Amino acid sequence: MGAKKTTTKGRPRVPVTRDRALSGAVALADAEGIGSFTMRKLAQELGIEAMSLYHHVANKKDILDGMIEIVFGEIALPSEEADWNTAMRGRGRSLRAVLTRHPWAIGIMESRSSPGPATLRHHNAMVGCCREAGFSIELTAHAFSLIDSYIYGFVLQEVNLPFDEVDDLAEVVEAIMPQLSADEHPHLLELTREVVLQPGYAYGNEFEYGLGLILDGLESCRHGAAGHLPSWPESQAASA
Amino acid sequence: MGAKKTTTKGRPRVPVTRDRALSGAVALADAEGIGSFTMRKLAQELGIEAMSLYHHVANKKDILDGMIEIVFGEIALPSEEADWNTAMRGRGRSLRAVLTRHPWAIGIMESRSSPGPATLRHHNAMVGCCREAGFSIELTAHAFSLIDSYIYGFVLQEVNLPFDEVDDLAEVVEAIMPQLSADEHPHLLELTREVVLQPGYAYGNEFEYGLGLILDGLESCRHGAAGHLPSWPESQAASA
DNA sequence: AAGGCTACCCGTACGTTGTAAGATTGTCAA
DNA sequence: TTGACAATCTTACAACGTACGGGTAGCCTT
Repeated sequence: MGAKKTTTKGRPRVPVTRDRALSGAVALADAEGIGSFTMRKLAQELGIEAMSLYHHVANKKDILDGMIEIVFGEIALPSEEADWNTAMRGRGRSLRAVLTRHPWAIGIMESRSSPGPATLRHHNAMVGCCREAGFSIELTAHAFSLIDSYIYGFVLQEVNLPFDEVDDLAEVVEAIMPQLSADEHPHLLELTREVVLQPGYAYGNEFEYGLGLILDGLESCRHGAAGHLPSWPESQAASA
Repeated sequence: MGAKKTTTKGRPRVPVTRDRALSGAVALADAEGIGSFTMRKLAQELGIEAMSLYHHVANKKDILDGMIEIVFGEIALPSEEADWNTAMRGRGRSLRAVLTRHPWAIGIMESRSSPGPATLRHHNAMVGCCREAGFSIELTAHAFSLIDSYIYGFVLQEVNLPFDEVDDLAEVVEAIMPQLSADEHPHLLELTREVVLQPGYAYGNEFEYGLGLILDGLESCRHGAAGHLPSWPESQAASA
């Protein structure tokens, strides 16, 4: 238990590299949540003191950047053999799986500075897959934005659901139900009864539906159909 | 400048309510970013000491919950007069505008506990709009998930772009370009040259394209076309 | 072998954070 | 006046990121 120094007595070797620090940070965030990833805890995990970390990384933000790079490196690139739809579906599932495995990843993207090599490689492969499937460059831009927006947003909602398992669902619903008056929220009650509480329902299963609809829509734009809208319709401001 | 106590000397009135604390928190986060919203700064803004806040709110998480409620209250409900497509497009634009106005909102949704009345009202209106337009209850669930996933994800990406103005775009691109070798990232270079650097390009304009495609796709499912996939296709696990 | 360079690593310290605990005040009812 | 009660302040603590100033071990040069 208390053996702190003894673990490193014989070998101060494996002297902690930047890479070991980054993958340690990922492991720590996976296990304990991003909230309890601190410089001190990470250092302890690596068998050194907090300040020693600063010889391998610039600061905490630097570590967060590196973690995002690791995440992007885990995403399967779109297959080059398969047809566009299959390749995109595969990459989409992979992206969702990776973001679900590292639920903290979406939350720290707001703090990233500039994309690293893994990110660039991934983006390049996405664009290439569309171009080689015959998408125009404008439609490729549309597709990239649309697909990834959907996946990020889906995982964002999925990860933040107040329950983790199908088992918890019922009790969470029961905790919210009291606030749902039949007068004020008839539609929400119907949705809860007829869909959410049906046996076998899991929010995660919605993913495939949306992904399929988006991919089909994009593909039908590739053939002839000119696209839904001009690329940048100058005067189309949104207002609340 | 230094007049701290004098501002409240005559009147300790307007004695700080929970509501005033919450809207103060929203204003502070809007102005300074969620990172510099602290209990002490908020208290100072309200003319009291940090600990006095705890007589009106349970803790910081409670404040964050309340802030999300305020955000949901700002979203325009789907119009009941317009047709489904128009109503949904209007609400979608409003949601995007609200999330853009409060860029911190998406980031703190991971810490919300349970939905408040404004959130429930909003969700009920969304479901109702679909049902009354003739959507089946299953398709309504699909639509709700799909639309909001897209919008959340789009704003998430939009807000986290490393530049704020069209002016900054060029210099940011130039900062990243050196890492882009023509050998390794040909497609990314093409996209940058042919789309991103074109005059008048702004990422925000991609929003309408995706929203339009999704709404059209959903609407075509309502008529006959049975939907893209069974609702919960039991064995369709994603793997990285 | 001797000296020194460099790559690591540690200890201490400061300012900031959320918040627990208790003392103090302002206001109104009896 | 007296008491009660709610709003506020004061003090304090543990945990955080990290600046600063050392230590020490291994390898290179001479």
